[in-house]
Amino acid sequence: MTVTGKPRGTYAKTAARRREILEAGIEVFSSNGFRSGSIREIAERVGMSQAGLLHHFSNKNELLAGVLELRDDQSRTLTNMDNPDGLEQIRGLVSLVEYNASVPGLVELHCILSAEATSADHPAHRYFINRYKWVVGFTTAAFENMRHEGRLEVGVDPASAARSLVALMDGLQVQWLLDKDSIDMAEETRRYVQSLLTVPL
Amino acid sequence: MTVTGKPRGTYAKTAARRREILEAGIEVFSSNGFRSGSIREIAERVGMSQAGLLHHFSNKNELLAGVLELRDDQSRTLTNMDNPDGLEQIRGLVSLVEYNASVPGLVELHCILSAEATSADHPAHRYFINRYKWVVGFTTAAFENMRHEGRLEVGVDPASAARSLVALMDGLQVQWLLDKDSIDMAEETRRYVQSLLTVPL
DNA sequence: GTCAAAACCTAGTGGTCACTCGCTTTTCGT
DNA sequence: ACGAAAAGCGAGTGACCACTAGGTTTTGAC
Repeated sequence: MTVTGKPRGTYAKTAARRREILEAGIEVFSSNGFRSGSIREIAERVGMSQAGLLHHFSNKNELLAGVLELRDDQSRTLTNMDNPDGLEQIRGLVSLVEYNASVPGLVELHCILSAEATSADHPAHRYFINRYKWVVGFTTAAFENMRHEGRLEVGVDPASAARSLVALMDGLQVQWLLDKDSIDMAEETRRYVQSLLTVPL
Repeated sequence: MTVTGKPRGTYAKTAARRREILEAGIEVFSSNGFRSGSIREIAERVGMSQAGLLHHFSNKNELLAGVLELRDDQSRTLTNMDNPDGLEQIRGLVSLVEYNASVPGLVELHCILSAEATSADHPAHRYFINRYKWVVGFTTAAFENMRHEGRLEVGVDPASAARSLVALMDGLQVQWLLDKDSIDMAEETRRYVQSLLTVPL
């Protein structure tokens, strides 16, 4: 009867603090991977103690989940996946590649985490399986749309083209990260996509 | 005068032991990467102590160098890069992809190490920069050979095609490692290469 | 068979890791 | 301005890390 125990929410600055932590997490996991990246280093970057950070994310896996979620939010706002036009969707992918070339940190994060997560016991293993399923599925649908409109070169299989396009985008990132002057990711992507189409990109 | 100090070489079984260690190293670095893979686990796999292992490789970086060298030897014997015929060289690359599908451990090793090594302070950073320079260069030369013989589709730039082919091969590996049934690496590779050629692969 | 070097081991060293405990400080609804 | 919860901290804990010191065992040329 007396109880109630009103739980009270987080404070005003808390959201910004969590955001700071996640962005530092992106930086640290980018250059060291998840397994070797340390909570302590992330905490230092936002100027707080390790224990203080763990008040916001109760363990390292939870922090990783937060980082992946933040990255997803960011790239989702960039591509216009809502557009039902296949060509526009593909153009969205290409402009995503263009954008990526301006945020090496995010590219590095994706590269190293996706490689680490191929191990079945990695905490992000299922995340990346689902993510690739989604991206390849989305791209396949875009190519299928284009085929119906005769905008796809004959003999091009939408699913295969989608898998290859995604693979190309990933592979270009490694070469680019190793030597940024050696390669123009967007240019190579455009070239490949154009070779599949009957209409100009 | 008395001296001489004959240094005496390694024992008969030493070479085999070193080889065992390197193969265990491939396994461990494959699933954990270099930074998180531990010498101790490698030593356990060959049934010896950590200190015993360090008698053969005096530190972790040296062990990594040995692992990379072994992998290079193995894949070098598989492709016939000596063949001066461009088409045969490209066929060699495709058959390398076919072979890779039978050794997921080596594929995982390449994936995770190349991603880790994009960091400038990684001990294999320079190794991977040079390796990509070499592979892309080799592939470019193969395409150039083919162009002189009219076996390259018009409008195909050898250097660009080489960068893209290597990228495609790398990117396919990630998708394949995450879900081996989702993708046929060799088939996708063949499709892409064929689209560049005027002759059948 | 001798004996020195190679091979290998136990037992450390100092460091870092993720995470916990109990405490102080800050926030903010009342 | 009170008080309870949120935010944050210092000091741990136990596990693991790469690597070393100094010893014992094994090998193999003589």
